[in-house]
Amino acid sequence: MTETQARRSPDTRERILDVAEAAVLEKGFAATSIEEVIVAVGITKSGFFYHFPDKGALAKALLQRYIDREDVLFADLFARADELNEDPLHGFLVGLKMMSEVLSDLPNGHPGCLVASVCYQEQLFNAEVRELNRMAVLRWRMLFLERLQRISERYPARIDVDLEAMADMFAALADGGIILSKVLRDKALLPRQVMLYRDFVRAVFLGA
Amino acid sequence: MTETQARRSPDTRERILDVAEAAVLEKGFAATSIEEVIVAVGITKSGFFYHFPDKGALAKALLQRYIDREDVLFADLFARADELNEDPLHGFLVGLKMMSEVLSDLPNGHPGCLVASVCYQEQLFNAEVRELNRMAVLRWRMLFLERLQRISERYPARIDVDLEAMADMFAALADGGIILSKVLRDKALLPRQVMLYRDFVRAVFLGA
DNA sequence: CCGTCAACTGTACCTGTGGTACAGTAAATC
DNA sequence: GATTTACTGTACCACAGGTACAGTTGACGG
Repeated sequence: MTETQARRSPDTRERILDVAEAAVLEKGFAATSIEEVIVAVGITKSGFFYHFPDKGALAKALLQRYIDREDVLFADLFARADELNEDPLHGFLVGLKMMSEVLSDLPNGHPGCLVASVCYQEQLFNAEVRELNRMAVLRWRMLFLERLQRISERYPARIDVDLEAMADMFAALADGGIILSKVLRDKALLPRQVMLYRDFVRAVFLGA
Repeated sequence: MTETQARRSPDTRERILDVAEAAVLEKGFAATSIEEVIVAVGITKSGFFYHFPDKGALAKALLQRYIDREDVLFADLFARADELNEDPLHGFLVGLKMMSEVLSDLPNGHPGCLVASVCYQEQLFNAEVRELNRMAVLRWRMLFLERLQRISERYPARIDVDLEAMADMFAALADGGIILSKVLRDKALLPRQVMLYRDFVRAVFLGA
């Protein structure tokens, strides 16, 4: 009835994903060998291939888990912000502030974005993974677009901007900010970009 | 006296870079094999390793050439914009417009950013390549920061923003925009983000 | 208590890719 | 004519990503 699947060790599959995720975010997917993963997890190659048919399936599972977690994070964060604030604009602004704090409080800097990572690896032209990625980005667009539209109903935009582009802007800035943070090794860069986005949102709906 | 180095075929090294760049931007560095490159160029493996000690050196050369070209593109574009306009703000705004047009006019969409590509591949922790990347990003920061500072002297900012963050914002938006464009397969997304950045700049220095 | 099944281990083997080593060669240059 | 540059050709190696498949062990259901 209950899914008690733990035989030798609890959730080997999940532990593979944990180890692999850390390695991929640190040095990229291609540079992460199955060998090092199985050594760290303490299983054999056969054990790995029992859980994943090939390395591509690992990438897919990694991405899926990452996207699911991000979706929950986004939803939770804005839900909390909304609780604290009735007004859609101020709720959004509080949410962005919280987002900035979450991103700056991560221990060793932000982990990096698996969506971007997979995008820039060879997995881009794997149709399944590409579609997973696409859907995630479209969900983020909708999440932000809905909020921006609700805001614009109450606060007519003072600057004529494309709200869809503005919704995408957050994801673009986050992914780009992660890249710049990595390249410059400056943890503060990413949260600062989020705060700049917040400044822009405020300027659009409240003016200077 | 003159550098006539063309023996069999003109600039084999350059042709290797051309083929490799196209392949890397299409499917990533790891997925681009030396084999396919040499077949396309029409040389042997020995020929390849005559020009590059290893695949890492190819990555470095690729990145170097890409950065040099981008630097020239940026400089040319803003120089032209400045010629057309005395005012620093309007020169910058015209330059951004031109940038947006350049990015949307690329035949098969934008090529993708090699800086980001290399950042997300295993080459990130190769010290030499990492430093090359870092210096390029810092140059872009300075280029934009100088302009923003010159603008702010004549147009006091109406919104209290961090000019350095705003300088970085362009690079972040470009890299992030490329990722989103790739994932959503929407060519128009990147130029639209550049135009949004332009809207932001105008809002900061001119108000709504 | 016995059989089945999930979750592995162990061994062997194959392929492709990156890379090394080095000898030879054609054409330009001195 | 000698040297240098820009390669070709052959041979070989290591390692990562698999494939194939037989065997093992612990939990669960009957």
